[in-house]
Amino acid sequence: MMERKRTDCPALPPGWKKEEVIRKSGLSAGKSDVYYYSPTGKKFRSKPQLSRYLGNTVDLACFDFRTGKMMPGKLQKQKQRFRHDPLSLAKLFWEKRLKSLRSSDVSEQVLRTMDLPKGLQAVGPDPSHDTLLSAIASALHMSSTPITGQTSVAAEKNPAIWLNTSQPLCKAFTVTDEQIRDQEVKVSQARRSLEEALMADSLARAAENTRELLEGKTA
Amino acid sequence: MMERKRTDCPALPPGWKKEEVIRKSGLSAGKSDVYYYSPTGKKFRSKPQLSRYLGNTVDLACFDFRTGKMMPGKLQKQKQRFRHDPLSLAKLFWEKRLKSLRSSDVSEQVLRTMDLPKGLQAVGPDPSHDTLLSAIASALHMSSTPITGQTSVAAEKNPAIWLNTSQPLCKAFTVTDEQIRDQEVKVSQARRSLEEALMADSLARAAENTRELLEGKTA
DNA sequence: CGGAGTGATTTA
DNA sequence: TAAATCACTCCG
Repeated sequence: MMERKRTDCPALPPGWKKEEVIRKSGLSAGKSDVYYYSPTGKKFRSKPQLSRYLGNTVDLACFDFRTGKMMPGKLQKQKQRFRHDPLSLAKLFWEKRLKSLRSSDVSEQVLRTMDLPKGLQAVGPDPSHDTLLSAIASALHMSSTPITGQTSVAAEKNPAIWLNTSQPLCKAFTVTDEQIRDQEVKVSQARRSLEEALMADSLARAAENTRELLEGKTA
Repeated sequence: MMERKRTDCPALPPGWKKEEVIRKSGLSAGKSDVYYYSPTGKKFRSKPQLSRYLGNTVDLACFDFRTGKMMPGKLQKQKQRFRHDPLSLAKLFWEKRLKSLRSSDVSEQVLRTMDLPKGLQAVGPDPSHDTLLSAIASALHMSSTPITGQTSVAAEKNPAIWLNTSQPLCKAFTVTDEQIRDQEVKVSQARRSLEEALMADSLARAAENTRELLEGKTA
């Protein structure tokens, strides 16, 4: 209920306020709506509406309605990701841990065949199950719904974490566009494979369990 | 008004309709979007989404989404995988790993916020914390990109999936649309929380270990 | 908050 | 580069 705080918006003339309201239920729960209020209290729900009201007194070409800030560079909205940002570096790091993943009928054997690069093994956290799981889970999540998903949320909310993590990694790699693209593809593929595997197996198990249940009843 | 006609689609089961809408403005004006409607009226905006919903009941491998016809020459997407291929085996591995996931106070809270009906919890094969966590983790992964939103399984009530997986659970409940909807929201929220928690934690660990390593070297 | 309509990004 | 998929805006 206190979520209705109206904050000043430096990108707009004095007196204009910005408000962000989180959706609480429904299909879009968790998403948010952004509103602006003129000095006189009039509410604006979209950039076109705002633009019409301000006319040519303010140039909103670079104004990002959602963040409330002026975006340099493009005259339009551009969710530009660039190559040396923390996200790309973090992806590179996790991809290193993922890339030699092998399948096996024995889980422990798989663990051995992961064959993490020595340097990264040493740098990374302890080799325990929990840490491995966290690493994989993070990588999977990072590679999904690329920009607007959990990735951007976490990154924007925890800049300190990203900066710390990527700092030491920066020294180890010279990252080219081509490399980053390759890494992203690999991560994406690895993620899809895991997803499909998870799905297929759980369905197979479910079917099997169901069959057993039925057989038990009729036996 | 412009009647956008929904035409029957012989390549799909009876009752399914196809619609083509021309974009009338913007940069992509003139391009068209193709939608399908299930017999119940649900709208589908892409082949993956359609495929998810129909599951194994219809093989869309040769289905051309844009034209709505089967194209025998064009095999593209592979969907069905079984437990003896590398992917399924990899899945078994990760399931093992998932089972050992221990929850911090963060993940504990995530679980609690899911607020599963008690009846459902008891009905499950294994009421242990580990199994519950595994199920949740699996669901999270299964629900992402290829499956579209995590809500897709429940939201679209994919017949193939639910028939197998929820067989034992279905008997205990009369599931209404409203209940499914509520559940979707909770899963959605829990997923976001888990994503953020996992990412923040694993990155924090990486940063910490790296720092310690560097300090050791310079000491 | 929903969802049609359109932009943005990814895939082939 | 276009086509396909996905994400988001904007207004009801």
